[in-house]
Amino acid sequence: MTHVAPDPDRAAGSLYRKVAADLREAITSGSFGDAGRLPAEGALAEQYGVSRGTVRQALAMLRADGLVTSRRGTRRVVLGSARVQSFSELLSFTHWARSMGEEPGGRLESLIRRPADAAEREQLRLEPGTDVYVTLRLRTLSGTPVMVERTVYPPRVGELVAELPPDVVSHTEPLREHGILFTDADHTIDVVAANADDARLLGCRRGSPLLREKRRTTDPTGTPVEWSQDRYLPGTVAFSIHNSLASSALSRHARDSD
Amino acid sequence: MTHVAPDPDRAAGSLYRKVAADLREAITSGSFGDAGRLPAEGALAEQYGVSRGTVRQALAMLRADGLVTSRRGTRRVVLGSARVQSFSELLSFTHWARSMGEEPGGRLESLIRRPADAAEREQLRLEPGTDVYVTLRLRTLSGTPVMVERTVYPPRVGELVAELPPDVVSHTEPLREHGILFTDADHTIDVVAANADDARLLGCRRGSPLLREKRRTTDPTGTPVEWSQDRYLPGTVAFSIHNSLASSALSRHARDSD
DNA sequence: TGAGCCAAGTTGGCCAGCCAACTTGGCTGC
DNA sequence: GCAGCCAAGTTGGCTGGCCAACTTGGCTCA
Repeated sequence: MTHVAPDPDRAAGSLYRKVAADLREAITSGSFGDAGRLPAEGALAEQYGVSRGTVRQALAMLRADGLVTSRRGTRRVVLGSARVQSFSELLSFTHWARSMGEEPGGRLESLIRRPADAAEREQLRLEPGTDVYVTLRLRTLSGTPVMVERTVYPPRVGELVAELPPDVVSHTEPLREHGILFTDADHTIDVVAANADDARLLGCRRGSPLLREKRRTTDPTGTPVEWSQDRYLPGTVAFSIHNSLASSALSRHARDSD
Repeated sequence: MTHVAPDPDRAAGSLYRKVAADLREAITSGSFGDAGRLPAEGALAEQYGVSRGTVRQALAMLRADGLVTSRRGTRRVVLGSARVQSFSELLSFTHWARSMGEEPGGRLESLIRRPADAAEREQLRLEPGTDVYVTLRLRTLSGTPVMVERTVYPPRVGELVAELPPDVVSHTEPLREHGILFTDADHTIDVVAANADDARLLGCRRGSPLLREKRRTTDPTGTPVEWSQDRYLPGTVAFSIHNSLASSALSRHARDSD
């Protein structure tokens, strides 16, 4: 399955996204040279037939993605070519795998319903006594295991997940059909030792290091919809971030608890 | 040393940064409740005596930091309290440590000058035959080793680094005095096994897992000023990121090379 | 030749206004 | 009581304009 991804920017209706998508493509294809300069904002505005404000909105996206610099007094400079963008590739293992041309797989190991503990109530903002749904899934790329995923869902979401067939590849896609939207996420990345389950599922030794990503996802209203902990075999994945003085989105912090 | 950090937002002269800083403080102090709603943009504009556009610019910062949601038709909702922001805390081990109230330390293990290899020329965009300066430093928090830092500098920067006393704590601060600015960085995070040097310096066993951050930093003109590889002892640090459909800044990618 | 000034070009920032898309709560009518 | 409509409120998006801060390259003048 080739899965040609439609450009999410161009799909959206707003002008500045179209301009941004077009510029991103031009940059990636090398139209401005490697460390070349972009046309002036005014020139781009005239070229696209939009106002300078709209061009600036588009350029702000590219700056946040690390594609161009920007400083007062001189034209913007191309920093580098496009890396994988698209928010969904970060949230969904399935989307990510497909965007690389790999075949994602998933096997549900267990799904239980039980009362939420204190940490889970805190993360998912639930009242005491509320139940949560807990899943354990093994994720594969082209058949080889790469990741163990432990996810805690609030009832509203968990009920839908429990209805899904155990061999369904993507969870986020059917959930979106039911009106569960994933729009914001907080990620924490560190190293952890494999426990007995991890070792059995991933085929590594107990205690061997895994790259861990903890993730709390919320919907547009700010309601938590998922609290997940993914453990990757080393060498299968890395996380990459761009940040700049103009707009940062990453922070390094001390590890204080689990 | 207590090192009371001045608020970088408020220090900057622009109105929207002041508004953002004020709102950030109000959110963190709980003025709007936990999952409370913010005042409307128009109300904030009137309150601060600025235009709605300026308020929107401020709110865009908070949205990018994951402090508030935003969707059309309804007021913004508070997502969570402020985590450590400030771009410099990410770039500079020293700033980061001080912001946590820890005492950062550093010991230069080696500094050599030699011709750049192919990978280094590529990363630092240097001509063949150019020399680079390579440093190996052990970083400590309150005396205990936490990280080994290997940095490759282009000549312009390396010459300045070579002049610094070997026990200087911060590199970025004196470099800034000489007009070397760090404004953009690409980070890649994964797991790696400790080599002999790592083990000796950090006091761990050879082959034991370390959290690795590779970082390429550029100045405002887009010129690379640093290519660094930091290796942290597990349990001393974690990386956290927020992203959203509105503005993402992180991408997960397959590991293909070193 | 070289240092310094200067003007043109460019981005950062701010304002005022307008309309569209969407959410929410209340009201109407069955 | 309940479903559906509707209007008010709110954010998203876009325009046009203005000035300030800064960079750059060329020109002037010693």
